[in-house]
Amino acid sequence: MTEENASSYTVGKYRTPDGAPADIVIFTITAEHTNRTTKSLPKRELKVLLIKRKLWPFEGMWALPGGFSNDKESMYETGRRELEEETGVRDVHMEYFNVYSKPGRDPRGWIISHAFFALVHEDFLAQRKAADDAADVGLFAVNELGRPGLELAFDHQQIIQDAVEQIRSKMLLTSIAKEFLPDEFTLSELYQVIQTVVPDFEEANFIRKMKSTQSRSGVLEPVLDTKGEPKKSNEFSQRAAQLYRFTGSMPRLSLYS
Amino acid sequence: MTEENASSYTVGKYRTPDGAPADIVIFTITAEHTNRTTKSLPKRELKVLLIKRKLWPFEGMWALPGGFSNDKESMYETGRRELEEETGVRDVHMEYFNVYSKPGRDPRGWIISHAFFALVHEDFLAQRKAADDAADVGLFAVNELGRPGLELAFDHQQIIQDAVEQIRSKMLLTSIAKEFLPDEFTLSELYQVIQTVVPDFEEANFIRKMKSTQSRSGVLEPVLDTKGEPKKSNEFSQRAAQLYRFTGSMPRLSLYS
DNA sequence: CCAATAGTGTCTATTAGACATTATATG
DNA sequence: CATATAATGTCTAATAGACACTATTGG
Repeated sequence: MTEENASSYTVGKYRTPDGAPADIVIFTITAEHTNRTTKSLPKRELKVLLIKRKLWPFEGMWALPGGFSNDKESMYETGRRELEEETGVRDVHMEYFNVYSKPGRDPRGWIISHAFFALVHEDFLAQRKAADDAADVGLFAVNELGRPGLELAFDHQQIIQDAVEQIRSKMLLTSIAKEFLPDEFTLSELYQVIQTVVPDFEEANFIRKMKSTQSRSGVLEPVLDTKGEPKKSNEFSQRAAQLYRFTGSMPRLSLYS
Repeated sequence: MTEENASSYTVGKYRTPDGAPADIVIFTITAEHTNRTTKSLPKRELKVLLIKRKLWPFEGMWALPGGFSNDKESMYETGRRELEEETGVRDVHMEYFNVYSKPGRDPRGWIISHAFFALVHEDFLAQRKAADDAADVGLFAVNELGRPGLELAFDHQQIIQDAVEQIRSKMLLTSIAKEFLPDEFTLSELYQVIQTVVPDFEEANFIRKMKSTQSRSGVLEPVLDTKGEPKKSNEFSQRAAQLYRFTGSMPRLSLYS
C-alpha cells in the first residue's frame, strides 16, 4: 500500500485473499500413426497436461500446472511465467477465460484462481516430458478425466471442463485451429483437428466449401510454390493434396446476416 | 486458513493481495422519442452507468460501480451483490469477462479487479437514479467517455472499452439483444438495438432474412395472438408490424460450415 | 397526401446438401 | 489392384445481394 493519503483510507480491517494463482489448462493434440502399410492420416486426440502434486493439499493427485501471482506482475504475466516454467514454451497461444473463487475451493484458505488455457504443439511438450521427472507430468485424454481412479485436485475437473467448452466454441468461431497445425496443411488435416476438438462436427462437403465459398473465403488460401504453381503434399495420401494456410483475415460471423 | 496440515505448508511468507473487487460495467440502451408528429422509432443510445467517487483515491471522479469480495462469497456473487446494491435490480443478464491486475493500477495497493458486464433495461435504472442522490449516478454514452474533461478513475476506461468489445461480439453471436428488448418486439426494434451496439452493422434485407432463412430460423419466431392469428403492433408505425420473440434455440455458427 | 415504417417483387449469382463418381500413387 | 485420401460431377432447393416497388394509416 502506498503511503500517500492512506490516513483517510479505511481498508485493511477486512480480511484479504490468501493468494491469487494462475492455473493453466495446457491442451495439445497427439497424433498417432497407426496404419503402417499405406499412407494415412494419424489418429488424433485432445489431451491436457497435468502435474502430480507433491505437497499438501491433494498430495499425490493430478492437478493443473499453475502458481501464485506476485505484486510485480499482472495475472497474464503470471500465466505466461508458469506456462514457461512448466513446459519450457513461449510464444504459444494462451488465453484467460475464467476466475474460480467459490469459498472452500482450496483448503489453504481464501484462494482466488485465475484460469487460462494454452494450445501447444505436441512436439514442444514431448521435450519437457523427457527432460524432467516423467512420472510427475502426464498427458491425459480429455475424455478419460474424471473417471473413477482419476479424480483431480481442487476444482480442476470443473476448470478443465470449462476450458474444453471454451476451445470447442473458439475452434469453430476463430482460427485457433492453426495452433494445432503446421503453417501449411491439407484440408483433411484441418478437418481432423476440428473434429478432434469438436467431436460432433461434421461437414460432408468440407473440401468443396473451403475452396468455393467466397464469403467464407479469405480465411484460408491455397499455398503456391516458388513457380506460382499450387503446392501439394502427399504426406498423408497417395494422391497429393493441396496445401492451405490461414490468411489472418476473419469474417464477422453473425446470427443476423 | 484451515489448521489441518498447515504445519508443512509454506505459504504465508509471501505478500498476498490487498483486495479482490468486482467491478461492473452496467449497460443500458436509452430510447428518446423525438418525432412527435408521426409515429416513429425512438433514437437509441448505448450508455454506461457510472458513480462519482466520494473517497480517495480518484475522489470526485467517475468510476465503475463495484466493491470488494469477501471470503464468504464467490466473485460472481460479489458481482451480483454489487449490481443489486447499485441499481436495485436482480435477475438481469450479468457476465464475467476479464481480470485487471496490472501492478500500480490501484494506489491502494495490490488490488486485483474482476470485471463483469450487465445488461439492464433503461426503466430499471431510471428508478435508481431518481431514488438516490442523482448527482452521484450518471449514464454516459459510450462514445463520449474518455473525452477531455471526462477521464475515469483507475483503469476503468480500459475496462469499459473491453466490455464494449465483448458485447459487440456477443450481440452478433448470441441472443443478448433480448436483454435490451421487450419479450415481443418488431424486427425494426431488433435491428435498431443491434445497430445501437454495433454501429457498423448493416443488413439491407434484414426483415426478409429473419423471416425466410430456415437455417438461421429457430432463433426468432413470430408471435401469434390467442386466436392463432399473427400478432402485430403499430406502436412505432402506421402500418402494423409483426411481433417476434426469441425462441431460446441457438444455431451453432461456424467458420467451417 | 405526406411521412414513416413495413414489408414484397424480381432478378442473377452463389451456396447448401445429398450422393455418386473419378483421380492418384504406393505397397 | 486394393487402399486411403483427394477431390469433382450432378442435381435441386435455398439463399444472398441489390434495387425497385407496393402497403398501411394517423395526422
